[in-house]
Formats: sequence, structure tokens, C-alpha cells
Amino acid sequence: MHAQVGHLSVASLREACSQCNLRELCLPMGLTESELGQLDELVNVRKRILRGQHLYRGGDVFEAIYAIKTGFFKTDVLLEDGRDQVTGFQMAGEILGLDGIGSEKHTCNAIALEDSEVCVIPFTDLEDYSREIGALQHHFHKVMSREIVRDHGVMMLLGIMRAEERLAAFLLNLSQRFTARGYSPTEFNLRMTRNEIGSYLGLKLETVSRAFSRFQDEGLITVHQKHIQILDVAGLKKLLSERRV
Amino acid sequence: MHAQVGHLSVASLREACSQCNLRELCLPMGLTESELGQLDELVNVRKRILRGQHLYRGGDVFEAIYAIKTGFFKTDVLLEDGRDQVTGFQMAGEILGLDGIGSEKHTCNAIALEDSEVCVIPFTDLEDYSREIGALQHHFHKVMSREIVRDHGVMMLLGIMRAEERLAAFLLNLSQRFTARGYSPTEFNLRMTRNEIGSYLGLKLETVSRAFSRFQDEGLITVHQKHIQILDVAGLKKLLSERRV
DNA sequence: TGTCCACGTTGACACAGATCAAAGCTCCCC
DNA sequence: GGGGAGCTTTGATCTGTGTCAACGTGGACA
Repeated sequence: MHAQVGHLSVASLREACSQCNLRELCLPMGLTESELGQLDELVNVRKRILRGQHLYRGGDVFEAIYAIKTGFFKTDVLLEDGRDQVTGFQMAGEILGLDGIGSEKHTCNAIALEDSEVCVIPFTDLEDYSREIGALQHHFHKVMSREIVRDHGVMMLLGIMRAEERLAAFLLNLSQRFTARGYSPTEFNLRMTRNEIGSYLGLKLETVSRAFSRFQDEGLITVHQKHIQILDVAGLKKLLSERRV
Repeated sequence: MHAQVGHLSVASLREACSQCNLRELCLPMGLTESELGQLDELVNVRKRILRGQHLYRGGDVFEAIYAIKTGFFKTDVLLEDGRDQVTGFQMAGEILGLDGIGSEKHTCNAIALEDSEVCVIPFTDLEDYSREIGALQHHFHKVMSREIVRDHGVMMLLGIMRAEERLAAFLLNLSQRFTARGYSPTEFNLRMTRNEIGSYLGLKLETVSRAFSRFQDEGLITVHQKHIQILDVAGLKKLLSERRV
């Protein structure tokens, strides 16, 4: 498909962390110029993952974490009986693979939802560098901690919110993350199917579809396939805060 | 209640990590003797938390993480509308407070479910030490990663399991953690109420109660108030793996 | 240009778990 | 040792979401 090898080495030089336009979102956040230069040595391999392909699978040996340079991923966990749960959707600047550190094996699958490129960060190297660079160490800890807080947020979704609240929270979260990346807060394309949204939100795809339709009827959003336009951000937020008993 | 000050300083000397019987479960795991000695300098303040008291609250400034020396905690998150969700139950040897690193504020409440004692680990000190001691650094990363994996497990509970599966998973998880601490795998006292179990599992307390009763009727466990005896571990596990459509 | 296929929408009905209600148990405190 | 508060159990009923089914839609590809 792509002349990978040739392109990669060139890309490595030209697109190191110090030049990356995601450096304020991604792992290098808060580093000085010279520290950034050191990072360029750490993160010098990139990997292209086509839509539908796995970046890693549950059970794979853990060797590296991955920073998403471009593209969009989902992570999911499979139960033996075939049921599965999407545990997250990740976009540019976010880190994949943190689940694998504890057991030295990946504990979920990471699958590209569109053609994507990730920066490979060998984990022992990261630990070595972060013993040298305090700011890197600290930022890495923050990244992990935020992942825990994010998971707590999902637990709230799943534990106490009703279907429409879950979907509203989901849309607002996407909106906020797109905004942070310089995209429109109110208009975007979903990269995942209704089924994947449902799996993430603990709902069936029909329920997701109905909630989208209801939001549209109420003038909160417009939906055309995967294209979403948020018409009434405040209205969505109100759905979250007001408990109609 | 307790003559805290006097006791604490004595306790500090006698109950440092190197002497602690939890050292194989807790943060010091995998350190050498001399590294353990260094840890004793890091972790030298303990704090007693009586039942019902907060170790920290959501919004508190984050300064330290805590290793549970004795006792039992829950963590929960409150929504503005008054709903709340228990995000975890923690026992001896487990670490509290990791959620606060990312935002420099705690993002949940940690409440003692019985009189407890925690070791205070000032976070900047921990980062300093773990830049010196590679094994400490690595183990800390594992602890954080495992917290993420644990949260994914809860997401599975909440996202795709039915009520009885959730409760079975909960009991088996407790059993396994008690076992690791040298207690009986099959007989223990719950420290939390039905309501707290329900909040953790995304169920109402009546549903939890009914599920306990059903398990008892089926001969899987006996329940007397908070005292649980597991009669049929395999039966509980079967509940998890077999999907009756 | 037509056909196929995965994905999405909508409707009808079923059911797991929520809600409401009442009564029992235990432990604590006076 | 009596009273009460908090917790738990159990029953009756309600309801949000799941399930099943039919149909619609748009993009890929021959």
C-alpha cells in the first residue's frame, strides 16, 4: 500500500517530537527545548496502522506504549463467552498501551478506526529517560493518572446515568477533545459505528440510534449518518445535570 | 481517642517499609534490602483514619498517595445532582490517591469503612526516589497500570454483565484479595453496606439483597448480615462464564 | 449502473432491574 | 433493657432498555 520503509526513516527525522504539532497535547508536554531534543532519540519509530487493523491484541507481550500521531482508535476487551466491551476511543496526541505495564502483557485490543500512525515508545527506554528528565517523569505520571480519572468517568456513565445522559456526555466529551485539537466543537464525523458507541456506553445499538433520533427531534443536534452537528451545547449539558426523578 | 502523636513517632521507627509485613504486596515489592532501607526514609508518616472519616475529598489539593497499612476504604465520586458512585474498595497493601496526580487535586473521596491506618507517601518525594531507584519506579508504574486494568474490569461489570454476574464477580474478587493477604478465601466479613455494593456494581441495594438471597437459595453461599461464606466457588465462576441467552 | 452488504432506523413487545412499600433485624446509646 | 436508627429483606408493581423483526440507506465494487 505504502512504501513504508523508505518513508518511515525520512519521517523519523522530520517529524520528531520537537517538531510535532501535537507536542503540547502529547507526552512531551511541558518539556524544555533541550529535553525535547532528548525525546527525539526516544521516540524515533513510527508505525502505520490501516483501518480495521490491530495495533496490539490482548495477550501480546508488552514492550512499548504508543502515542497517536494521526488517526483514531478504539480499545476493547473480550470475554470468553464472546461478549465484548469497548473501553475507550483514542485520538491524536493520546497514549495507548498503558494497560500492559502491570502484567507485561496487553490486556485489551487496540484497533484503528481509520488509517492511523502512531509513535512507538519503547517502555524501558521511557523509564530510562524519565529517570533523567524529571519533567518527563512527572508528565508521564499525569498521563497515567488522567487515564484513571477518565476510567472513573466511564464508570459514572455506566453506573448511574440513563441512556440519553450517557450519549450526551459522550458527545460533549468528543466535542471537547476535538476542540483541544483545533477542530470544530460543534461539527464532526464519528469514526465509530452505533454498535461501538453502544458497547462503550453499555447500551445496545438500537438504544443509541433512538437517543440520536430523540436529540435530533428535540433540536439538540443534527445527525446524518456519522456526521454530527451540535446545535445546543447547553441543552446537552442540561441533560447531564438535571435529574428528572 | 488515641494518643496519636506519641504513638506515631514510635510507630514510624518500628514499622517502616523494611519491617512491614505487607512489603510483598505494597509499594516496596521487588526492592532489595538496601533499597528498602531508602524507602524507610520516604514513608515515615502514618495517619489514622477512623471509620466514616475521609482520608481526602474530591477537590483537596493532591500532595501524597497513601498505602493502606490496616483497614478498609471506599472511594466515590459525587455528581452535582447528588447521585454518587463508588469507584472502588481498597484494602491493606493497596494504594489510594493515584487519581490526584493528573490534576493536582483529588478527584474522588476516600472514606474509611473501618478504623484504618495509612502510610503517607509525599508524591514529589516518591518521584525523587523513583528517579534513583529503578525498581521502585517500575513497580510504581505497575501499580498505576494495574489500577487502569482494574478499572477496565469494573467497566466490564457495569457495561455487559447482569446483576448476578456482577455480584459473583465482586465476591470472587474479594475472595481472591483476601486470600492474597492470608485470610480465608471462602469466609469473610463485608465491610460495606448493600447500598455501597450496589453503587459500586451499578445496582440498587434491593437488587443486591435479592441476588444474595438467590445465591443462598442455590447453595452457592451463606449470608448472615455482613458475614459471607462461599460454599461453591466453582458455581460462582460458572455464573460468570456461561452466558444464558 | 446495478447489486450487495454493512450499517442504521423504527416499531412492537418482553423482561431485568428500579421503585415503592412494609416489616424485620441488630447494634448502640441512653 | 427499651427505644430508635440504620440497615436488610421481601413483595408488588412499574419502566427503561433489550430483543426481535422489518425495512431503509449509502458506499464499494464488479
